[in-house]
Amino acid sequence: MDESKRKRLEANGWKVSDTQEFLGLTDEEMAYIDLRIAVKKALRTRREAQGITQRALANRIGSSQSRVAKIEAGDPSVSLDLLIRALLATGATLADIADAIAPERVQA
Amino acid sequence: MDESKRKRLEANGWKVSDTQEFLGLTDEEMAYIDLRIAVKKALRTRREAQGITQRALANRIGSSQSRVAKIEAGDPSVSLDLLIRALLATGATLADIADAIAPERVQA
DNA sequence: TGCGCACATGTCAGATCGGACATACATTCA
DNA sequence: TGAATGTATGTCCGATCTGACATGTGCGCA
Repeated sequence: MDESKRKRLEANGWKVSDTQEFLGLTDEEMAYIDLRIAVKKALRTRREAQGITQRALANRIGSSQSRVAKIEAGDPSVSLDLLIRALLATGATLADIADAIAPERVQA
Repeated sequence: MDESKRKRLEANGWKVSDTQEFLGLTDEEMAYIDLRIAVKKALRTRREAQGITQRALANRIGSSQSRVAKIEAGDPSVSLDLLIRALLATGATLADIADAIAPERVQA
């Protein structure tokens, strides 16, 4: 069993108690999870760099502090839509997002 | 700006550069729309490059032909979640996505 | 010790999304 | 012309997501 995969799943809020379900994950599903993790990490990094509270960020996107907490925690109840919109609300550009999800890449 | 109105406009094929000036979209809303457009275009490009029908792609992601059509049309009923999952189903990597949403970037 | 602030967690009603289906449109081919 | 194939559009309703709220945890400070 791939331990690093399990830890990555659990880190993003996925329950990995069912071995069969875990083994059934495809590369695409793993990429999707990696994407979510990259975005949520970038969000927290950017928010803290700006010295903004979860409450302040919540106000920017018309949401609540608790939901911002769930976003940053990678709660499964949070969609990629909301993750991305929150990241954009920190002033991130599409280039910033690209850099966050594929960090081995550099500016042209 | 009202979210549902924005999505309707996007679905109706408004040219983004015109929309911002005319309707006063914020930079974040612009970036979000640009992101969706970039992903849906990349999806169609990749699917056609592989010679796969909408029906075949739909089968891959456990969906229907009609929904794939809506994805590629940028229908407002389609979330960014589904857009991304469909793109990943064409075999796209996170690097491919990064390249699609920030095309001015190059490989490291 | 208690207070205030930031963040985390659980719940829920209403809003949005998604697969499925029917059907229409477009193109190709015989 | 008609059949086959691929794509587009509209609708339904069960499933998922969301903002809001309540409440809990952790930490610094006086």
